[in-house]
Amino acid sequence: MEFNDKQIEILETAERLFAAKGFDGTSVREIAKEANINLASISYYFGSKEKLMEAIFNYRINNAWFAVKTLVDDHSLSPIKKMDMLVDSVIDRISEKECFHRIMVRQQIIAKDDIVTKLINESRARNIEIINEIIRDGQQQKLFKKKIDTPLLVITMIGTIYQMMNTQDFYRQVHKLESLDETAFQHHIRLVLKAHLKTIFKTILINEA
Amino acid sequence: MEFNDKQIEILETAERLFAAKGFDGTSVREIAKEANINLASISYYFGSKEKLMEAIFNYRINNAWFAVKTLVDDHSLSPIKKMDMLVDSVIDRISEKECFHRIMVRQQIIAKDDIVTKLINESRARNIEIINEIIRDGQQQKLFKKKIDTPLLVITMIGTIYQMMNTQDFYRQVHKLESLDETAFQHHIRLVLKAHLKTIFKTILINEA
DNA sequence: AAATAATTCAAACGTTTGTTTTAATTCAAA
DNA sequence: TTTGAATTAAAACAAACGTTTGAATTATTT
Repeated sequence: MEFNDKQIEILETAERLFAAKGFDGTSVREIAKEANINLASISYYFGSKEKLMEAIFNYRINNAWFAVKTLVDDHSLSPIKKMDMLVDSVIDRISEKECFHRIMVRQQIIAKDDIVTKLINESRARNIEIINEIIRDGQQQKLFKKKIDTPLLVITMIGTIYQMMNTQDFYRQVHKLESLDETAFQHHIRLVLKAHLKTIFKTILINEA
Repeated sequence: MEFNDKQIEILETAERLFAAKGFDGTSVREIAKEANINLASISYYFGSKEKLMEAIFNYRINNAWFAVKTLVDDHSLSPIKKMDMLVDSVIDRISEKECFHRIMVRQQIIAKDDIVTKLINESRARNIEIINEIIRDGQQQKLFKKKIDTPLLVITMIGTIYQMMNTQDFYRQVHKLESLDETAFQHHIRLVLKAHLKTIFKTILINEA
């Protein structure tokens, strides 16, 4: 799946608009205007609005867990350290590609049997497998508990990150952090999330119930 | 805010369709057809599609945390028990009104300054206040830790529940639970979620880091 | 330089959109 | 039973939608 500069411009503009206004709430005319390209170019390059959405997923979903995979193969790291680094990595990755993840959440709520859902599920299955490798390792070293529901663990991790993403304005307001500039606040919630999820992970993986 | 039978029929049909296909993905003609009412009735009763959405939120958001409030005032319960019951209550409530919560998640991702977002934030503020009461009580009784980020705790609770709601098909598949019928599976994930979140809550509230 | 392919563009296509209009009908109070 | 308001129904509205067309332009190949 190779995209030229113009296609990438369209993809990233569409991604931004889909994230902000939803797929059905964004018109192809709006995308064309915002990307400074002609209306027909979208059909020309991608075939349709639907296929443009699929292209966004192909563009983003592939090298998503590349860094995590290399993590697993590093035998100098303890499973506990690996899980900590996993948390850091996932939070940073989602923060970087916030627009895309907003689209993914919306898509997951609606779609059931389309191509995009299939892509998401394939990616999810791969991620679970990678994390399971770390956990199995930790169990063999008697560091982790025997019974661990990996998908549930991932659900709490991703769910917490997404929920923070969607309600960060409220979180900021409650904690009276309006004085912080946007960058500082984003940095702050990343740190908070990382510490929070690492604590939760240790409970689930190590401590007794 | 009083609605007659016909209005409620429209509201609940619209809720179901908005949850399944999104606000922009659902046409007023579709709602009218599905609810067996005339197209013009929607404008007649609610003014516009936008106001229909607002009506759904007014219809659902009010008595949402009614049960939880009575929980707080019951002085025969320990704060720990109260938090356990809170988890049960929230999971049951969201499960019951799944369609509405799907709409809410989608709305949160997009909306920034509209009436619906204001309604959601007001509700959230009230909920945080109620939970804070329980937690303060637990802290005074030296049962809970001193520093607790209540909004963050709620974010993990709600985020985990929502993420399970959105990815339950995948969860079912990974755990090979396709043989269970829908009701049994729904019951199962509720139990799993309840135990899971109670464990997490105890870590955050009681245990040392 | 000529020919061929790839891309850009404005205009138009037929649908569908949310909403309004206007007339018919139902219903309750006088 | 008459009167007036509330409700229902079908038709019409302009605007916006995704997509296609065919000519103009640019780029690549021969």
